[in-house]
Order: sequence, then C-alpha cells, then structure tokens
Amino acid sequence: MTGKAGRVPESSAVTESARLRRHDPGRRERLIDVAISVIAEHGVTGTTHRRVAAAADVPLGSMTYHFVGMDDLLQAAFTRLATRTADVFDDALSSAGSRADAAEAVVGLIAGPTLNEPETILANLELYALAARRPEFRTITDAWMVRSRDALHGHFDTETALMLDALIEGTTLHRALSLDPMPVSTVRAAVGRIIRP
Amino acid sequence: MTGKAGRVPESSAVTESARLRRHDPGRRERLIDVAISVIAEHGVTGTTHRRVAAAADVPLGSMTYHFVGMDDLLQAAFTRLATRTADVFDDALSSAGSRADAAEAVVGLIAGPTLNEPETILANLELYALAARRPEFRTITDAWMVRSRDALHGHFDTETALMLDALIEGTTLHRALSLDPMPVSTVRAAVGRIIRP
Amino acid sequence: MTGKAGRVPESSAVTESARLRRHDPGRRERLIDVAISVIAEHGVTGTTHRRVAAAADVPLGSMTYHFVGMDDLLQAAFTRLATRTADVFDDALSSAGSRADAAEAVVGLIAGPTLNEPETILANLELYALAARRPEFRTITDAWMVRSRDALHGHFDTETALMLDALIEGTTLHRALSLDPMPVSTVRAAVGRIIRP
Amino acid sequence: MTGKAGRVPESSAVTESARLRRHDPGRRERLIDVAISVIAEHGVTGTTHRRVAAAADVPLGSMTYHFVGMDDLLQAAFTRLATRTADVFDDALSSAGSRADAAEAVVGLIAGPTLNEPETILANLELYALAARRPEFRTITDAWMVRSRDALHGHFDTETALMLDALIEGTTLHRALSLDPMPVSTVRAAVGRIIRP
DNA sequence: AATGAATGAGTATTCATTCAT
DNA sequence: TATGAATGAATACTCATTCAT
Repeated sequence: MTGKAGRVPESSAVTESARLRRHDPGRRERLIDVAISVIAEHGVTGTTHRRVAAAADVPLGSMTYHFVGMDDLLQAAFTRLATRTADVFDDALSSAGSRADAAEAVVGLIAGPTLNEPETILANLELYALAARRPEFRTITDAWMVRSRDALHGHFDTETALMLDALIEGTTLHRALSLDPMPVSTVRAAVGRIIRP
Repeated sequence: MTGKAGRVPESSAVTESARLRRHDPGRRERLIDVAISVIAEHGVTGTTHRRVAAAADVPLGSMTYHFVGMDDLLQAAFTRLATRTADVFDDALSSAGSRADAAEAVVGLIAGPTLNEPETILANLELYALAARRPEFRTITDAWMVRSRDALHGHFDTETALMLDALIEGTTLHRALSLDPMPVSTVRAAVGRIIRP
Repeated sequence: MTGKAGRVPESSAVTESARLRRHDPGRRERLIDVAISVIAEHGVTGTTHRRVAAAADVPLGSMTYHFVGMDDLLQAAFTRLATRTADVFDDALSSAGSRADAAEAVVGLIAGPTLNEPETILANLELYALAARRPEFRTITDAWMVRSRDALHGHFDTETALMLDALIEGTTLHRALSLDPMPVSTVRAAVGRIIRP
Repeated sequence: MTGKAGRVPESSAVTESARLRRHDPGRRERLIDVAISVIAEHGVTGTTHRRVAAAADVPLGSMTYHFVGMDDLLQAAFTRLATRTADVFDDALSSAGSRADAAEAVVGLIAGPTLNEPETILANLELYALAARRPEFRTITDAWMVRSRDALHGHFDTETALMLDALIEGTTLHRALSLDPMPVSTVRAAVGRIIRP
C-alpha cells in the first residue's frame, strides 16, 4: 500500500541487469545450496536473508518470495544437507561386499573427504544445535539417523550399528574441533574394536 | 556475533569487581550462571544482554558494566561451563581404582545425570558451534579436551583414551537428539569393546 | 495508501473485461464484493492485493490485471458499497406512504438489519476515514449523502431531513460501538422528537 | 549481537547534535502528542514509527524504546485524545447553570472549535475505525462514551442524554465530511427539538 | 488473456553499546 | 558506582507493482 506507482528505472544499465536476472529458473534450488554454505560459514544465527541474497546475487525481496520465512529456508537447507549426507552414507555402505569392506567404508566415511569437509561438519553442527532447541527440526535429524542406522544395519547387528553410528558422530566431531585430530589409524582401530565379535 | 573479543583491563577489572562486591556481592558470578542457562535455552544467538539481564533481574546497564561486551560474557560463561564439566570428568575417573571401575565411570558419565542434563548438552553444543567458527573460543574447547583426555589417560593407553573420548562425545550427542536413545546396556557394551585388550 | 488514483483507460478496460468474462465471467464483480468484505474485516490498510486474491481464490497477478492499482479497487468497492446502502435508503423511504410511515422507515433503517450489519458499518467507517483524508474519495461520500438527503426530503422539510440524516449517522455509529446500544424504543423516540412539528 | 563495536562518530557536528538531544526529559509525552497529529494526518495505517520519529525529530530507535510496540503508541495516543475530548465535554457542561445553558453548551460543542478541529475529528474517526475492529481499543471508546453521557446526564434525563450523544456524534461527523455542512442554526434547532419536553 | 516470478521500497522490531546523571 | 535513556545499524518480513512467458 505504500509503494510509489510508476517509478521509472533511471539508467538503462539497471534495467538491463534487472532484465537479465528476471528469468532465472532453478533460483530456489540455487538459493538452498547457497544457504547451506552461508550456514556453514556464519552459523544459523548469522544466516540472514541479506547474506544469502548477497551470496546468491539475488535481490533481497526474492528470498521471502521463495521461502515463507527464515524457518522455511532453514528447513529446506537442512533437509537437503541431511539427505545429501545420508546418500553418501548409503552409497559407501551399499557398495561394500563384505563385513571387512563395510568396516573400511565406515573408516572412509569418518576420515574421507565428504563428512570431513568443513562446510559439512559446521552445517551439521548447526543442525544439531537447532534440532536440540527446536523440535520442528527434529524430523530432519530423526530421518537422517534412521537412514544412517539402516545403512549400517545392512552389515552389522542392531547394537553394533548403534555403536558405530555414535562412534562416527563423535570421531567426526572431534576430528573437526581438536587441535591434533585422531589419526586415521586410530579411527580404523576403533572401528575394528567395535565390530570385533 | 561480530563484536570484537573482550579486551578486559585485567587489573582495574579486579579492583572494580572487588568494590562492586560490597554492594551486590557475587552479581558478576550470578550473571555468568544465568548466562549459561540463557545460552542453553536460547542459543548463543538468542543470548542478548537484555535477556540475561531480565533473567537475572538486574538492570540492562549492569550488563555492560560487568562485561566489556557480549564476547566477554560468552567467554566467561563457556569457560565456567567447560571447567565445571571437566571437573565432573576428573572426579568420576580419579576415584576409579581399577580399569573396570574406570570403564564403569565412563558409562556413568555418558548415562548419568551430569552430562545428560539438557542444559549441559545444549550449552556444550553451542560452545562447539561457536568454537568451530571463532578461533578465540578454541582455547576453551582445547583446554577442556586436554583435561578429558588426561583424565582418561590415567586409566587407559593414549589411543584408547582418544577412542573413549570420541565415543563419549558421540553417544552423549545421540542420546540427546535421538528419539530412541541408546540404552545403558549398549553404552556399557560399547565401552567394553573399546577397552577390550 | 500513497499510490496515485486509478487512471483507468475506460474503453479498453471495457473491452478487456468483456473478453475476460468469457473465461471467468464476473470475476471482476466478484473481486469487488470480496474486497468489501476484506475492507470490513481488515480495514483499508489491511486490504492488500494478496489478501483479496486469497479470499477470492484467484492468483495474485489477477488483481493488477483487473484493477489498475489499489486505489482503483478501493474506488470500485466503496462505490458499490455506497450505492448499495443508498438503494436500501431509497427503497425504505420511497415505499412510505405517510409521514408516520417515513418516520418508522427511518427507525427501521437505524435498527434494522442492513445498516446494522457489522460488515456494512465497518466498511462505511473505513470509507469515512478514507474520504476525510483523500479528496478523490469524497465524490463517493458526497453522492451518497445527497441521495440519502433526497430520500428523506421526499417526506420532510430540508432542515428536518438534515437533522434526521445526522441522527441516523450518530445513532448507527453508537449502536455499533457502544457496549449497551441504544434500545429501539429510544431510537423511535428520538426520531419522533426530531420530526415533531 | 550484530552491532560493530567502537564506532567513532566522524564529525563533531554529529556528536554535538547527539549530545544536545541526549537528555530530553518529557520526550515520551511529546511523542504521544506528535503521534496524535500524525494519526490525524495520515491515519492509523499511515502512522509509522518512522513518521512519528521524524515529526518529533527523534531517532527511530527512540520510538521502540519508549513504546513497546505500535499498539502501545496507539493506546497512549488515543487514550490521551479521548481524555482530552472528554475533558472539553465536562468543562463545557459542568459550567452550565441551567437546562438552556446546557443546551447551548451542546451546540457550542458541535459547532465550536474544539470538536471541529480537523485534527480532532480525523483522529476520532480513526479511533472509531480501530475500536470497531480491535476489541482491545474498546476500553478507550467505552470510557469516553461513559464520560460524555454522564456529563450530559447532569442536565438531562437518561434517554435524552443518549439521544444528544448520538446527535452530537452524527452532526459532528457530517459537518466534517459534508460539502455544505449543517449551519449552526440547524444544529441549535436540532438540539432544541431533542430536549423539548 | 492470464499469471507466476521477480523486485525494491517500506514496515515493525531487536539489539549492543554509549552516555549523562 | 551504577543505571536509565538514548541511538543507529541490523533483522525478518510485507507489499504494490512490473514483466516474461
């Protein structure tokens, strides 16, 4: 109700830039990916519409057009993050042919690139903190945990799967935060002890 | 969250603090405890001078009088939290007379009340997230990790201590976030497998 | 509220409207009715394209297609409201055969259903407030007042018609806002005193 | 949490201006008066923190410091407006020594300066519209109506007081909105008819 | 002809911090 | 010494309107 009617863009440069961006299919998807990065870099707290918009080079108003509110954006971002991580889990474990292969796959998950990417770890940490405080984000972590455990359960008994899941969590976290991260050999040894019959 | 870290003028702060204590002895200490609760409830983000002041029933101006800035308050709160937790660790493990006692102490730490208190878990999670992003808070987590590991190292070899530390971390976290938390029997079994020679 | 008044290209609008009607006949008319309800419920301020579109279950883009701007919509809605109300006035008074009948008709208007419908009172109030501030809406209130007065003038002298008009206004308003609205008997007595020779 | 620490005001002019305004006793009271003017000029809708702050030459942040929110400001403004108007009512009628004096006092209220000031009428209209839609503002209109009626009741029987109240309302409103406002002689005649025994 | 997407100005509100008392 | 008042930057969100399809 407050907009001024008939504002003409002063310079044609502005007009062209606007026109170029005007049609941007897949913008929503792109915004979600950018949001994950911003969350990893600035935390949930520091993730503002402004920052995501700037990082994705879209106007601020575009954020609330595509997402009902901040929570909607967070839900979308964390859902994608969790799904992506669970997919990595699934892939690594489903391709394992033996119990030994599966054990090595777990070591690979802990020490390998995907779960160790700073962006992934930081974003996950943010998800944990958020889910711990706000039940509406629990559905994301719950679904993810179920998928991880199921993936492990394909190779190990229920109890062992639970243990491995916790070990993966703790080891990844400590490797990310610790000054002298646990060496891969220790990771391998720990997995070995847990799955030892 | 962007405020510069607290440059507290050490000597005069002590003097002021001493003088202050005559009027409202322990107000600063009380504010730190309240801050931990607020952090647990609202997250680092949601921890504002206003909220802490309201929770402690002190005037807003009192906050910036006692703490140079937000970061100063966070440093104080997280330092106290980490110290407190490490003390629990120390106590539990130092009183263990045998390797079996120590193992049971670890189980007690994971399943017992202290580390499982929602306030503690939530505040710790916040500390992790903060330390991951802002190096000036790493000193707190580093000191804490060293103390935990040392406490474990009194009963187990270095590698095993590392593993147990990670297991405690992951298990505690999962127990806090999971819908069906790992039962104590499984916790005990996991610890048993890790320390089995 | 600051948008310029609707400059509707009259002829082409008619053409477009006619064409439109083939697909969703009467959509424009329906939107105007819905707008009156929205105005009554949310006030002129709270009447947004979005809300009207949602209430009428039409896409947002349809609003600016049918109405040049917000003011165009408000003009249409308030014109219809005023016309509708004036029609009720006319009907009630034109069917009165005697001065006594006319008096009772006035009582009926004040106490009867039409002018007392919350939607009507609220929307009228909004029209007053709008007209008081923005002269371009005065034509609507002016035309309406003239019609009301003329309808009364058919039965009463000019001065009495003016008085009755004011009495109707004030009584209706107070009946709408007051906790203990004036009873019908008092309304009748008031009308009686005003028209007493 | 987002403020940048240690921003130094660049020019001393800014500093001086800030210092000059820094101590401003009675600012809250002044803001309420300014708000009434802004409401009259722009309507409740158009009354924004920004506009009031600008009109009162105070920084934007000062608004939400003194008023919890927009509603708090509106409550304060309308309460003052209603009280002020009711005071005028009281004064005019309490000083009337006879029934005839009281009648002339009513004419004076309708035709005199106070209730006819555009600012008063427009602000009152806004209050009506607001109260009609939002029950929490009814307490203001209710208290006001009771006071008006009581003031009239000092000179007239209950029923006549009710009628006069409605007549004042309707006449004032029509005089404000009509192109050819009712002449004072007609106002006097209307009051005369209502109070005629 | 009709509409989903896009946009930038505008809104209320929160906040860390400064300062006069 | 302690604090209420003040301040300006920042935040999420709403909206009328424009435009490409």
